[in-house]
Amino acid sequence: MNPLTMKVACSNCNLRELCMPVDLNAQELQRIDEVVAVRRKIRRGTPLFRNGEPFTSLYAIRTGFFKTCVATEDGRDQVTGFQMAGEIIGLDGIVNDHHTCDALALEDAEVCVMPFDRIEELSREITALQHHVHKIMSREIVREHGVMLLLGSMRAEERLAAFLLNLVQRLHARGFSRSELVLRMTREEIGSYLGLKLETVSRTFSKFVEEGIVEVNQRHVRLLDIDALKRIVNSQQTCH
Amino acid sequence: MNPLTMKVACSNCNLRELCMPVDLNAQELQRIDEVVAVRRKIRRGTPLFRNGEPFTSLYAIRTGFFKTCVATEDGRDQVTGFQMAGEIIGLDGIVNDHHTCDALALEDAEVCVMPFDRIEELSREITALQHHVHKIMSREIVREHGVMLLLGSMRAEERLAAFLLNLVQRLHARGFSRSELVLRMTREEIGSYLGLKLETVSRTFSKFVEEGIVEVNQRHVRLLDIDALKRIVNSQQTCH
DNA sequence: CGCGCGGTTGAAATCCTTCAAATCCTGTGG
DNA sequence: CCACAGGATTTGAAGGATTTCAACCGCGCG
Repeated sequence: MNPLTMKVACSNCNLRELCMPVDLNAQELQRIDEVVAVRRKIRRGTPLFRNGEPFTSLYAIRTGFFKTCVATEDGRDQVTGFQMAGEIIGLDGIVNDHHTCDALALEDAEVCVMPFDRIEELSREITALQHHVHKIMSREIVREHGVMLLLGSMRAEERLAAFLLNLVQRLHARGFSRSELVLRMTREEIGSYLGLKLETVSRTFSKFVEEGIVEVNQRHVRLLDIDALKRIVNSQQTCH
Repeated sequence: MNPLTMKVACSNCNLRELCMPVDLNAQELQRIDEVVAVRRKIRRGTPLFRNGEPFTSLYAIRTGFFKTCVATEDGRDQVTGFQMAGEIIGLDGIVNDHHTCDALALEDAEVCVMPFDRIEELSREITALQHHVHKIMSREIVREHGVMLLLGSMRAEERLAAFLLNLVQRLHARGFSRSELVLRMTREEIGSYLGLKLETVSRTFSKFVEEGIVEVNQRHVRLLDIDALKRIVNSQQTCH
């Protein structure tokens, strides 16, 4: 089959098990293909959607890397997550029919556009899809609980260690190394996500390097001692 | 009608518009009553559910006040939210069929138990219910974005001010005063939610009192200058 | 080749936490 | 009904972690 003419469809997408339910029969699988309206390419640095825009669709990331961020009136903003291939963005828009955050591509990306009314329609018929949608939303809620725990109770080193472990774990699930990664975001964006200033992120990286836990060359990071990172995350530095 | 024998049903629940869709016809409304299996009373200080327990149901709070919290292996924990009448708890359990946080009653409470498989079943038939479930989950995601913003980028005073405003706004939507509230949680629980130590919470309250912004008597709080609180929240204390 | 953004590092300042002690409240048992 | 115990809250003083301000480095791009 000529890959250039290969049908754009979930049924032959290698990321399917990441963004679609797994237990589908052939007929259901075929119907699922109807969910994806089109694919859309997003250039690095440009938005997939912005705060305030009407909500129409969820987006499954095919390639590339995104950040989502919320902002206050007074100009502060907070990165709420980094998303990679197989993950779903746009859930924030459902409640008010408008997006409440920005989604920006950190590298050239491609997403599958899934109109939400079509998702709702199909998931009334395909139980597995319905349940899948629920799980995806619940997963996002649980993920955010984790971030709240991190932001609310961890010190800088713990936050960065948790961040690196989370990132490499997700990359590994996608076939990449379990100990090497290329950061697609700046120190400032990492800092925003972790509730730290960019200088603190940089210093904490340096500290890890000194201790021989990681190797850092710009955006390229190698985790030399994953157990040490894990120990840092659940250290609970109490001295008594 | 004798209130003691009044049927336990959404159709005659005064909180209906808070936890159920509004645009239902009579027949649908009647079917919705099937969603609530039973009501359950929870004594102050006892759990509605705990981390690790199998997930079966969502819970709509009828009366009372809850906190939800997540914990790490090393014993740290983080309050992820405070919930009051009309709000839904349990969404965290959907993704893995097990709860991933604790829900504790902060005062004697009563909840409507809504088995999730029944919710899924009915929402395949009643579009409004389906959409409502999606909105509730999306709303929770958006709420958590707000908490992340608070935890990641606000100083102590801003956090407490935002907390008080949020609480009083939700209480007001339930018919309570727009400027007076009784805290159902300890300073420590507030601190956990806001990523602060209890002493910091206490000190910040004292500061607000000194400045004449609020009046505090133990758990009883009166907001004297709501605009000042709002100004504190979006102050973005930069000096240049 | 130089500009500029992203990153690193140092020193001082700030905010929050920690530790400690006193006080206030609440619920319980006599 | 009162006394008491224990938890909750407040407040002070000292310490620590992160931020702020500032300077410098270095890689990539025009």
